[in-house]
Amino acid sequence: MSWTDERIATLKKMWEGGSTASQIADELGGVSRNAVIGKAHRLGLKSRPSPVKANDKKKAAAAPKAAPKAPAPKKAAKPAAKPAAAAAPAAPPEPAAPPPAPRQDAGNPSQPMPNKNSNLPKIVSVGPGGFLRQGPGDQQPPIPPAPPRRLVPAKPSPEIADKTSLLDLSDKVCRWPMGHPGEPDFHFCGEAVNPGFPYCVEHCGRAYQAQLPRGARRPPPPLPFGGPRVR
DNA sequence: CCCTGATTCGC
DNA sequence: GCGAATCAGG
Repeated sequence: MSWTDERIATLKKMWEGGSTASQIADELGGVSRNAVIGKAHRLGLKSRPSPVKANDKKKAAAAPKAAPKAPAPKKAAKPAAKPAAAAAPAAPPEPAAPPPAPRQDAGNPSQPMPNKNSNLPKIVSVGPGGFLRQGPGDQQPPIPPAPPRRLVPAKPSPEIADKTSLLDLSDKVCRWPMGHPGEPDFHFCGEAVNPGFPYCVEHCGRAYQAQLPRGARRPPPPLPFGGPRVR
């Protein structure tokens, strides 16, 4: 089996949809789980919650033991690892509790800059994203200007999200089956139908291959969708 | 044991 | 580029 465009597309879609490599593998057929993973990585897809990589938590508990990761090299070790990344400072450990501002200059009006105004009671609350909210004058040194985090509606399940099930079918959604019946993720396309057809425009292109009638009379209705695509 | 994804490395 | 072999955590 080779990686055709549509197989790659399926791989991408399922991988990003949260399917496991095994599911993707036997959905595609002819490839192993490893092949799927390998291909996914080569495509640049990466790192959905993997059970193995889920470690590396906060081990700041005074672990000066330099773990040199020196397993007995069975074959050949690649010394050209990533020393730069290993020594990367990563995220600076955010102070869990900002130290209470010392009352050094309480009552000193000669501070035009509100930077260190400690007269006001410190207002610290937790925003919806988990970041700390601070009062106007609480600019602690390295607090990021804006957390690069975006609040997202949080799908209930990555797998069944946005999937059109049998119950969701109507005259207005594309009934093109995605996957195979009986499989856990079997669903339907669900796109808006091409008016007058049970499928969306794209799948009309697959359902109705251009077949000229005998005699090569020109087919009266020029199909509103593009010619047959092999996706 | 099973599962998972990550990585390596010969092809 | 591909994927079996291997690694490693759940």
